[in-house]
Amino acid sequence: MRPLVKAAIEKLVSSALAELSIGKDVSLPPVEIERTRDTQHGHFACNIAMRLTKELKKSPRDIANNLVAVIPESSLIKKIEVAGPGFINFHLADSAFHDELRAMLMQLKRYGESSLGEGKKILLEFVSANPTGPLHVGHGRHAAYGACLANLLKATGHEVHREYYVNDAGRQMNILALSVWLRFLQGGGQEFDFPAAAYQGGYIKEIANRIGIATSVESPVMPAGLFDGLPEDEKDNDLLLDMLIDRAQAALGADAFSEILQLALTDILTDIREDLAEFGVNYDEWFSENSLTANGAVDRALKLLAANGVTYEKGGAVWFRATDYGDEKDRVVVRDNGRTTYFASDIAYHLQKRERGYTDLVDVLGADHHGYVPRVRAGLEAMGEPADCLHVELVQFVALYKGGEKAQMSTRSGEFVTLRELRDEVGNDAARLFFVMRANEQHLDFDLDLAKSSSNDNPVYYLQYAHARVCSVMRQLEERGYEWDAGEASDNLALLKEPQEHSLLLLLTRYPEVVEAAALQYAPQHVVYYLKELAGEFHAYYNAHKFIVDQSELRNARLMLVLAIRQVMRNGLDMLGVSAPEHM
RNA sequence: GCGCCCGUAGCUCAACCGGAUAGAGCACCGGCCUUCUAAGCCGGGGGUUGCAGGUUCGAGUCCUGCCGGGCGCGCCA
Repeated sequence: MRPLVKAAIEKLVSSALAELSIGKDVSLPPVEIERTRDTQHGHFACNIAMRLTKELKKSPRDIANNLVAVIPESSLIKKIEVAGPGFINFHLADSAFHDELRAMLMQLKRYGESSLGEGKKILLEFVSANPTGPLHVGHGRHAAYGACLANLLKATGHEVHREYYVNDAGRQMNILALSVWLRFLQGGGQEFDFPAAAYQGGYIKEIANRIGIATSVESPVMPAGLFDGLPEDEKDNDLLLDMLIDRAQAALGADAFSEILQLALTDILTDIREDLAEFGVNYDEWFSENSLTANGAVDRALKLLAANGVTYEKGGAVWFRATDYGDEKDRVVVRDNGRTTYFASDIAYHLQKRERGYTDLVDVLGADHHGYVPRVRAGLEAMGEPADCLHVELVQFVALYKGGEKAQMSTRSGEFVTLRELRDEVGNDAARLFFVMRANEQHLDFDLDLAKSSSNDNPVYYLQYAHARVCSVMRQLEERGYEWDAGEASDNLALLKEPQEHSLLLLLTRYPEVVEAAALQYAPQHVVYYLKELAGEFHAYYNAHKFIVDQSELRNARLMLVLAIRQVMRNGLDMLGVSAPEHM
């Protein structure tokens, strides 16, 4: 149940070990108390005896029996047994469960919270999608995962700062501005083939339509020779874009080009913020990459690296000796043209996160960024930060299936399915749940047809239904002229004697442990599986027994159990960002 | 070629820092609504955890090597 009970049992075992003077001559493995899978093995089990067989040169069952003989009495515990290969099994007293049940209805929303993470200041960065187009389905998974992780960490006492790193610098911004400008020219009647390498999405045209209103660029005048002498090979797309960007800047002037860039950036970023907010995903800070250059953070980081002697010059560029810190190769931080790289900004960004006082930097990144992790860690280490302050969680791709076929998702091709489209089709609740149902490092197949089709197969309803059903029971109660009596319930919890009631009590008390495990492992899916189990047991209980019975003591006791189930369902769904409706 | 992730029932997936007899859902078959919402419940069959070794009281879980799938290896961001 609450870690407190676990800790109490741990103490009992430790004192038994001390009583037998075990641990004076041999090194003691940590005392671990675990939930049992099957209640015939009690409620909690300890494996310490088996782990001591070698050192003590005795059979595990003998060791266990010796320990059990000296374990102090406790009101929490009904029975202690030695079983199987040498487990010590603890059967808890009913009163321990009843106390916990009362705690659930006392603490309400706060049931499940703990102070596990006290003193930890976590900077959680997630999504950070380039502001070059609307969020797509893959970003939705990052958003749902990050938001849920933040909830879990906060619930376990961590201080959490949610941050979105806005990549508003670099070449991609110029490509964005170029794409918008070219669409502006086309909208003005100019005819040419839109470059395949530029951003294709329909949103580009929409932004282009606003150029005349929102910027000083009034008319779509196409400079002579705009498309002359461009490379034709697809391999040279980068070069082609760079040439077009140069010509656009020359024709418009740097200021006007920048105006278009800002217009596009602002429009897209606004769209992203709204999209996420509607999805229930909120941030404490939107951090601009540009600001790092502007306030000198990049220069400071580079100077620090140089001062630590981990940079050198080669081929006109400045390199960071990442290989000294376990990376595969050294990395360029300043190009031969004098401009700093994205990587330079990023290590400056991470250093600056540490300077802001965060003990742990958690980055949620796409799985395709895994090669990037060692060099950021290397950068932090080279600047004097501990390598283990950085935690990277990789999120695997979402594969969309439409009509049994894999749909393409690419920002440039414009064929992606947006997060907004997905939300419109399946709803926020289903999307939030689906995205965190699977471990983040697992590939996720998202079948749109299934999600769009009748919602029967959708697990979100199974969970919500359990919650709504309890609400319905309470409405019935009122209709029949009864009132729930908390005092009478509390005095009669011993009447909860059905196997399903015991099983539900046991399951309910696991909730805080599930939250802790999910937070520690950055694994929200534990909460989903737990809630499925709870909903399942509740539905079975509902079908097997009446709650609104004539006998008031039993009625109130059962309603207390059912209200606790509703509370835990609500808390769990809230943690996941899924609504808990009262009617369905 | 090197690196990271993943292989569990016909399908999609669980299994809580290594624990006792590997579990659900879907699909298939058969039951339960005059009684708190049938978006629900009850019952049934289904497995050499990709393969081969190793570590130990104990391995789906850890290590090594294969086989298969995904991704990454820019002076892009």
